[in-house]
Amino acid sequence: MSPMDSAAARDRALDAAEELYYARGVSCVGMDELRGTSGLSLKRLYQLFPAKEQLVAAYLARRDERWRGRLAARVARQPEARERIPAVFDWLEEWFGEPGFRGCAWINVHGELGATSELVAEQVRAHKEAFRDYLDTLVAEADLPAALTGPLFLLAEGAMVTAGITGSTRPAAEAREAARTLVAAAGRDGLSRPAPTA
Amino acid sequence: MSPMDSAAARDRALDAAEELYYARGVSCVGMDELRGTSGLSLKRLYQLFPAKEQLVAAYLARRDERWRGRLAARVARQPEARERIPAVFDWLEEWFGEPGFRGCAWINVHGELGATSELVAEQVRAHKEAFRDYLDTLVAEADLPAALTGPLFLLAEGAMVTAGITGSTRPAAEAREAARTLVAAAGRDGLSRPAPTA
DNA sequence: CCATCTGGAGAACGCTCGTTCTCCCTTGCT
DNA sequence: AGCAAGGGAGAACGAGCGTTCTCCAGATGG
Repeated sequence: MSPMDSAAARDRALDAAEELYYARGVSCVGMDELRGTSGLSLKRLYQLFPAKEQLVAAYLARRDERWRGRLAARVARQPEARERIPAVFDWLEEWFGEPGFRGCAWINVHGELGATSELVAEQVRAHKEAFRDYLDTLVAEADLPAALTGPLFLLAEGAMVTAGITGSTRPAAEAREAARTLVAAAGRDGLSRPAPTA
Repeated sequence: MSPMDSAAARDRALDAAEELYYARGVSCVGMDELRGTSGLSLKRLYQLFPAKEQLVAAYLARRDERWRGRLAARVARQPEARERIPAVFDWLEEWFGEPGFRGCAWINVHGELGATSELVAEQVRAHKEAFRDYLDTLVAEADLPAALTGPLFLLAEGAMVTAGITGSTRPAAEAREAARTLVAAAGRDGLSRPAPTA
């Protein structure tokens, strides 16, 4: 049990937290169940995270890193800059179809704890801002007007929340088509056009 | 007192539920606090609603009626059929700016209880479906293709969730502009055009 | 080989919750 | 006037929460 194991214990704790909190909501999962799933003792859990709120925040932070990493990796497979924007919605569609998908973890946790825990609310705002910034770089790389970022972000958020409520992957396809239309309309204005298309 | 008071008591209970549940989340508000705010005794509360879950469902049902009523009233002030779609986002913007706005009650409660209470999850799905159906009638009245409903719905949902997280009214304006673009693009196709515009 | 310490298992604590029960006062009927 | 009925106030109850404490097995250093 060298200090190296402390990192492994942290991972186990966060694995259990992610599995249980995402599936059933934070307040439905007690520390006892977390102890059982992680295999860690309550004492160890509390020396890693001094309170449940911090464990929730750490779970959200690690999930944020992984979520944006998976998205970026999937989108980066698309060489054409302007095609990377629809690729965002392709990835959303794959995500919505995964077994156990229950909507956006940050939207859900904001509904649950946003009014109660400022620490959690801040994690949610940070995650959404990072996602929006990422979309913004895609828009810039495609030489499209920056005003496109907002609408694309709203389409993605709407798709996440709707897929979470209805359990369908269809919102991703609808959002992708709408995004294509908006991109085409923005490209049609003389505002910021890349090299001529045809 | 007389049976008439039973309806008044119900209203008081739902008023208190709406005020407290929306502002702070359902699980943060106990029945004791509800008793204090409503002025009703615990006994009366429990004979009106046999369990907290039913009170939550009733609160959501009454709010659904009022919310859609306010939206429809605001939109109906717009005589031009095609202008009624942006009017939806005008109303969202007004709503987002109201004091005490904390996002969409149904999205929030879905994050909080959607995984736990099937009764609540069903209320959320019914509300969102009713909103989508309403948008669909606006699209039909404007002689626009039915495929426009999905994207408009996603823009509205994205605006609600983003306004709830960031506390800004800006998402409504972004969504309205995007909606205008989508409406224009749909009208440009020969699919279903009303009388020529110019 | 013994003293010391670390961490595991889980009991215990204090609190809050949803729900029910007790007690008392009012009220309306005969 | 007297009496059943019902509602108000709030205590009580059992369960579950987050957090802490107790106790003990086993490793470690001299």
